Amino acid sequence: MAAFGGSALPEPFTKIKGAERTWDRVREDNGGPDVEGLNGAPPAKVLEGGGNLEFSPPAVQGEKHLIMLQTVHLKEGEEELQGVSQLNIQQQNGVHMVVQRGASVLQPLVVVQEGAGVQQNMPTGVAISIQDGVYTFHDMEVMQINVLQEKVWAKDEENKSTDKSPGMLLIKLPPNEEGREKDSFTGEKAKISSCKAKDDTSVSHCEHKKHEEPVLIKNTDAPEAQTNTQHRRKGEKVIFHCDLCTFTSLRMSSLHRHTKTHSDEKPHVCHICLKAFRTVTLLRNHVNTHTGTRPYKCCDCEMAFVTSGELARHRRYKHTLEKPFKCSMCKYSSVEASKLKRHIRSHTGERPYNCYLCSYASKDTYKLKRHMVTHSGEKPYQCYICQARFTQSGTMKIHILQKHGENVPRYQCPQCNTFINPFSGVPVVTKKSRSQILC
DNA sequence: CAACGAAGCGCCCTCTGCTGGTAGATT
DNA sequence: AAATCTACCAGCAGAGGGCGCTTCGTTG
Repeated sequence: MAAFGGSALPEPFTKIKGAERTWDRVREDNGGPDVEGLNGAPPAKVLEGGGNLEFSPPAVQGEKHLIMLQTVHLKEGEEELQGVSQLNIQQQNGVHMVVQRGASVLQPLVVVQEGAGVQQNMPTGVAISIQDGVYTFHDMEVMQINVLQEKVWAKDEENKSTDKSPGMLLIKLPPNEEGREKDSFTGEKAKISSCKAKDDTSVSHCEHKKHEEPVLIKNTDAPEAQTNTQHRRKGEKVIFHCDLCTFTSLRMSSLHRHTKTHSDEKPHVCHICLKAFRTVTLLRNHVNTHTGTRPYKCCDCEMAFVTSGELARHRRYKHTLEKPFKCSMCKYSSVEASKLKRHIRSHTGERPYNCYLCSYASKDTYKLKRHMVTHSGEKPYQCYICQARFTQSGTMKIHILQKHGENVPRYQCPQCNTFINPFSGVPVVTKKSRSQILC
């Protein structure tokens, strides 16, 4: 990237504890046009503009960048896009492509056309591009909050967005289609692609070319939605969309079913606890939790489940060991897509779950919840032998093995023959009680 | 319309490793 | 007695496994 030339990259700071101070510096330094380099790093360039993503000088094949952006001057119907993404520059059919790093399939995110210039009528944005290895994902997110928002909204006030200066990053955002999900720049769902390159052959592999077909948008309330098939022209796809959320479907029946999720109407009532449900299937599953009925039994073990999907997943975990979700950056594979998504955060450094009391951020909800115990002082786990309390179950387990385990030196009371732990003064755990620990 | 399977979110758990405080041993 | 070393242990976070439950696309 132009901002750094051939300078050696500093050691990236990825450890939370060490980065704490770093974030403070970012907050202090965000006033200028560029973000001051941290820990001796070269400065990050704040780039502004609109249109196609362009690198000047041209991006280098294989060069990796962290890019974060936030849009301004949206056209009607366009949704704000913001976030941080880790991108990789590759060349395909002579055209530089920016692809989402970590996606199982390389999906074109934005087409890079060197020297393409500013595209008119494109939403404009502000972006920061930093060569990979200088800052972590999390650092970028912090900078986004502190730098981009101020700059973007200040620029929004000025309502001047089409000027372009050398070295800027120009970012073209996708139209109002499925690819504009808010998490597209951070999640594995990224399907953003403009596919508006001048050379159509360069994007021939774009999966979303189908979106170029004419599309009719219907909503649930529109009278014509009921009879739309009568008026559909050949080649047109009718998309039914929910008025209350972003849900869309090609089937009217799916939309009807979906709209019930917004309704409080729950006509199916459990006769045992009077809890109400929207559908008969949900009620039946619920009643099964009362009765213990688990119709789907595993043929290889004693486990049984309420739904067939749970059984299928269980069999993948325990019996077939099928792990269809494979990480493109390492050998990790998982049974569930959500596990792969969580795993990928260990590559990207993304930490979406922030503690509101300190600078800690977690990669999943459970770790944040576990972390919050450190603020409350709560010690939920108590040793059943000596009543010592612990913050985590694993810590308690180790305590029991170390303090009350079989190998701990013991002293037998001459009066009652009870074995006493000389350190804790409590009876030593027996083989039976230890098995209870391990259960 | 119901059933099924896939997908997604959430929750909880275990295992693991690092860190810092502390107490006892050693110099 | 003071300084240093060392082992121990609680605290805490990273990573991943497993399951409960709901929603949605598809099909009969």
